[in-house]
This record gives sequence, structure tokens and C-alpha cells, in this order.
Amino acid sequence: MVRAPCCEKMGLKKGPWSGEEDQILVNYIHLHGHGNWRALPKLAGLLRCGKSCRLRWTNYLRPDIKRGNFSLQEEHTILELHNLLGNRWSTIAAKLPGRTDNEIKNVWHTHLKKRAAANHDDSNNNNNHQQQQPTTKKRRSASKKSKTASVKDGQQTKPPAAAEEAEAKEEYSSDDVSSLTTGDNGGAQSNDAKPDDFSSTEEMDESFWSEVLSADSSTSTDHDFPAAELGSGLYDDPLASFVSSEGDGPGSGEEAAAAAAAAGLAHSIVDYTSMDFWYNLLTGDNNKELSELPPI
DNA sequence: AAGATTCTCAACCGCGGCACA
DNA sequence: GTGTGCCGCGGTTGAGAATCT
Repeated sequence: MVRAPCCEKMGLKKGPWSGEEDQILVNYIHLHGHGNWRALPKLAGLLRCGKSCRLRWTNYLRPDIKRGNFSLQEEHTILELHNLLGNRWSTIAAKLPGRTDNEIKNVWHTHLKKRAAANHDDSNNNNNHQQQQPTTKKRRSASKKSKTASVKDGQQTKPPAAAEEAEAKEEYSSDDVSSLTTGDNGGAQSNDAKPDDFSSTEEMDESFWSEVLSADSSTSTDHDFPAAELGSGLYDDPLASFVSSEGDGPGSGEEAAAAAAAAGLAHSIVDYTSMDFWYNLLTGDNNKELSELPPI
């Protein structure tokens, strides 16, 4: 089969998104949803291909995106899930509300991969008690995140206000947390163990999205633009976000089941940290494990 | 202080799967 | 059953900031 090109190469913009483009995309999806990504750019008046729009939305502009550094708990989750699932980033992302597969993939490649390798070596040397080493020897300063908020050729690539909030959240640098904890899963609490993290996230969402929503809050499409979730304790329940994300179109039944199980496990710290559980879930008696999950 | 190196992350690319005609 | 179009996923890249020497 001859695949049609993703987009006409002529006349379509590539590269970093400007704040104006972000605004156009957000406003359009807010008003109309994203029924057809391919047609969306034309309808919205964007000189981008649909793929690029979808990526920008799902990886950056979605209101339920949690920005900032990964908590120790999240890193632990990624490590364990990757150990079991491999590079199935979307499935892993389903376990981490507000995190995108792209973000998780980046985190993995930048430092978790090294940590996993180091842990493997440590375990081989029967010396694994320093599990949570700082992810890199060179620590980034708190201003690092502001980089992404910088202006590229006069184009702002981060949603307004996000940059400041990102800096504010820098205290939860995953590396910093890692370096401050003893590593015996001291952070293995549910995500609510970091209330400030979420509160700042909510503030970010509110500050940015309230501007957009204020344009026409009465016409939001609950499917594509969960405005009702804004500032409403979205992250109180990781499963809620998972269910929401599934609304866009679940993958295979098997994956959906695995992802659902993963999301459900967020409710159970003990199960979640159990490698045996994950092994059983993915390779063994799935039905039994699934039946034990908290009700959705 | 300046150049070199390392690191981060947004964005692109290509492929596979799925739905539909 | 086959062809086509769209979506989502995973791999990769490159610009720019942070850090080191």
C-alpha cells in the first residue's frame, strides 16, 4: 500500500511551536475538539500537519499534563514497569497520570536507563543498597527548566506561566529527591505524598488554562477538553486520569487490561511495588489479579 | 572568561494497527 | 478480501542551556 505523506511538505511549518500557535490550537480544540487531526490544522488555520498538532497537544498542551520533575515514586514506577514491559512507553504513561509517553521516554533515556544499569551492576555485585543514586553526577541547577520557557527566535515554546511554575516546582527535582533519600523506597508512597507538587501543578494549570477557558468556558467539549477537571483535584485519583486518557481510544484489549491494571494499582502501594505482582499480572493469572483491583 | 562538553527535552520521522468503504 | 486513510507508538534528532575544564 502506498502511504500518503503525513502532510504536504510545502508550506507547512516545522520546528518549535510559537505561543500564538499554541493558543490557536488550544482554542480550536477547546471549541471543536479534535475529531480529525488531519483536518484540524486547516480548520484551525495552522500551517502545521495534523500529526504535529496532535503531538503538540498530547505532549504539551493538554490541560491534564503534569509538568515538573518526576518524583521518586514516579521514577520507581517507570523503572519497574520498564523492567516488565520494555519500551512500551504509552502503557507506562498510563500508569503515571499527567505524564506523557514522550516525557517518560526522555526521562528513561536521559538518566533512568543509567540508573537501571547501575542497579543491575550493583545487584550483580550483591551491593544494591544504594539504589537511588542521583541520576547524574552533574546536577542541574534549579534554573535549568526555565530553558524550555526561553524564547526561540522570538517564539515562546512553553505555555504562558508554565515556565515560572516549572521553576517553582524545581524543588521536586527527581534527582534532588533521589539524592536526599536513602533509597529504600522511602518515597514509595502514593503520589499524594507530595501535595505541594500537585498544588503547584494545579496552579500552573489554572493560571494558564483559565485564560483560555475564560474565552468560552460554556462550550467546552467534555470529551476532548476536560475543563471540568481543571483545578479540581484531578491528581487526587490517578485512575481518573487514566480513564480519561483511555477515552481517546484504547489500544488492544490486552494492553488496555494491563494499563488498567497498572492504573488501578496506583491505589495499592503494596501491590504496586511488588515485582511478583507485576510478574503475575503480565505473565500469569491476569484475571485473578484484575479481579482484585479496586473498582473503577 | 571562554571554549568544550554534557545534558535535557520538544519535535520530527516512519511504521504498524485499526476502522471503514 | 482488499485498499485507503487516520491515529498512535517508539526511535531518533538537534537546538540550546548548564556545567566543566
